[in-house]
Order: sequence, then C-alpha cells, then structure tokens
Amino acid sequence: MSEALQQGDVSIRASRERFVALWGQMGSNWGIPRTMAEVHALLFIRGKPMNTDEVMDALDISRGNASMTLRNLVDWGIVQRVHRRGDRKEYFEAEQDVWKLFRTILRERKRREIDPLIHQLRECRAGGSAEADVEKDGESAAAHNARLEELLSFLALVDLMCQEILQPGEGSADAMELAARFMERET
Amino acid sequence: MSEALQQGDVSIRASRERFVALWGQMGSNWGIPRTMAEVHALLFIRGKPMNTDEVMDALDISRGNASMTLRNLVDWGIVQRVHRRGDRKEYFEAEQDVWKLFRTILRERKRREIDPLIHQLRECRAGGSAEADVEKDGESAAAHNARLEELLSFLALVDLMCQEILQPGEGSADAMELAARFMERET
DNA sequence: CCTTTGTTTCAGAATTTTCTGAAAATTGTA
DNA sequence: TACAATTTTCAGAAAATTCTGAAACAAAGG
Repeated sequence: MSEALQQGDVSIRASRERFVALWGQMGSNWGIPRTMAEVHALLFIRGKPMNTDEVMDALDISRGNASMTLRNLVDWGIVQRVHRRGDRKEYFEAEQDVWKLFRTILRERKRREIDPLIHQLRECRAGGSAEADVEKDGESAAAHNARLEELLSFLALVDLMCQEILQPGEGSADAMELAARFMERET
Repeated sequence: MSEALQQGDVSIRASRERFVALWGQMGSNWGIPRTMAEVHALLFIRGKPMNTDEVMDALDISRGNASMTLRNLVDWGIVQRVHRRGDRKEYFEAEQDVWKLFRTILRERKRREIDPLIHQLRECRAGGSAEADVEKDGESAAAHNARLEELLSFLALVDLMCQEILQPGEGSADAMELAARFMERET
C-alpha cells in the first residue's frame, strides 16, 4: 500500500523534473535562457502559485537569478504576480491555458523581434540612383533590392498571419485561408 | 558622374553589410549562431556562389569557422555546394526562393526539435497507478497529466500544421482552415 | 522612527558557446 | 607515387551569456 503511494509519488516528481528539464532544453534551442524556460515550466506544471524561495529551492538557483527571471516572465506576460492575504511574500503563477500562452509569446516576439526586423529591413534597401545600377562586380542594385523585397513580402505575410492569430475576433479562419492561398501561388 | 556611381556603390555595399548584420542578429535571437546566420545572409544577398575564402574575407572569420558553418548550412539544406569547371575550389550558393527557404528551415526544426520534444513529452507523463492519485502536497496526478495533455494536444496541432505547410500538395488551404477553426474552438 | 521581512540590483565569477589556427585528411594532377 | 591545392577537424582560446551573492532598497508592522 505505502509501496504504491510511494511509487506514485516518485513518478509524479520524476515527471515534473523531466518536464522542467525538457522545457528548459527546448527554450534554449529557441533563444530563451534555459533557466527562464525552466522556471516557467515549473510554474506551469505545478499549476499553483509559488514564491521566490520555493522556485529557488526547486531549481537550485540563486535569489538574484530567481528574481530576475521571474520578473522577465512577468514582463513577457506569461507569469503573473499573486498576493496572498497575511503573507508578505510575493507568489507567481503561470498561465495555464496553452493557447493563451502561445498567443502571448507570439505577441511579444512579434513586437520585440519581427516588427523591428521589418522596419530595419525597409530602411536597409539600397537607395542608389537609377544610373548607378550596375556595380563593378556585375551586381545590379535592382537585383539586390529585389531580393530584399522578396524577403519583405514574405515577412509582410508573416506579420499579417500573426495579427490575425493575435486579434481575438473570428477573422482568423479567413486570414489563414488567405495565407494558404498566398503560399500556393508563391511556390 | 563618377560621383553618382561612387555613391551608388557605397550604398549597395552598405546595404549588404547592414543586411548581414541584421540577419545575424535575428538569427541569434532565434537560437541560430550569429555567424551561421551571417554567412547565410551574405550568400543570400550576393545571390551568386562564393567560395570559402571569399566568405572568410567578407566576414573576417577563420577558415575553420567558415568551413564548419558552411557545412552546417549545407546540412540544413539552405545552401548548396556548386562546382566550377577548371576550379578546384568549392563554391556555395544560397537558396533564393524565400518560401523554399522558410519551408526548409521549418522542416529541419520540426525534425530536430519539435518531433523529439513531442516524443519525449509523451514518455514523461506520470504513469502513477489510479490509487496513488493524490500526493502529499495536494497535487493530483490527474491534474498534472491533464496539463501535459493540453500541451501535447497543442503540439499535435502545431505538428499537423507543419506537415500541411511542408507537403507540396494543395492541401495547405484546408489544413490552415482546419487549424483556424480549431483555434477558435479552443479559446 | 526603527526593525523585520522581502525584493532588486549589479559587479564580478562561472559557465556555455563560439571561434581560431595549425595539423591531419582528402582530392585532384602530373 | 609524389605533390600541390583545398577542406576538415578539434584542442585550446576567446567571447558571450548566464548566474551568484551580498549590498542597497522598499514596504509593512510596531
């Protein structure tokens, strides 16, 4: 009896640890600091608010690291601060809805990375005059710019799809359909 | 006149450099080594095959680094080796079709990262017996597993969308539509 | 106020990742 | 086979990133 309980206990703990490690690994593949992904994984899989000390203990990280990482997760909008009556500690709780999580991450990465990239790419097109079309190395400014334009038009579509996924309305289906048609036409 | 030509020249070179730097930055945001993204950007924006020495010179990197990076890009399938008659050097050429590029990257990241993640997540579900349902800390194995299942069902949809985008057929539109409906239902 | 509890900050340490350069391997040529 | 050109490899160096820990700061209670 206690045997079975014990085994169940080990199993769920092991499952948690494995999940945290897995998520951390995945995060670092996608440019997110391992610890940040691990803290998120921990909060997500626990499903209940935890305070800084609990996170520190569970992941064996320093107070400073826990503090910075939790703040980052809050800034990203995928973890929320929770206060408890009669407890001065701050607690943190991860968003439990996976789709909301996905949308939030998409929104942030679009805002922080995709939008600035598009903006800078637009500025980086060669503005050479029409006469100075052909370079010494045989490269034409037109061809160069055409490549940038192709990239930009792809990114414009990505941007559009993000917008449609992010906006709460029911326009998503139409947008996806549009995108799908676009893709067929392109290639 | 030479003034105008000169200006055009500077402009296109500057544009290239800026693009390479931008792409490198973006790459490192998404977990791709900066140099790898830069080499790719260089080959893409030049639009013509370059050999190892040309890449080394253009980006000011070592031979070893250039060799490894180019091999990686070839392994990823977004750069191809090109041979020239009467020249023993190997040349490298980047895929110019942006959609193909996107698909290739998607295919590789799915194969290397998403598929293994799904597989490992499935294995990591807590297999505790039904009796050992509630833990000391009040957490039920059922709730724990439910979270993993939600994540897995999201990943299954991602997987499906990837497949549809990747398969050359015209099923894409339908798949996207399906996905869009799914999303609405979920949230 | 002063104390206690809890949080944030950030300079330097530790770790991880990426890069270099020279030696070894490979490939094509004579 | 010998040779020259080119590419690959990989141990150690360099660079970039992440983490720690202690001091500064903030907030609440008395």
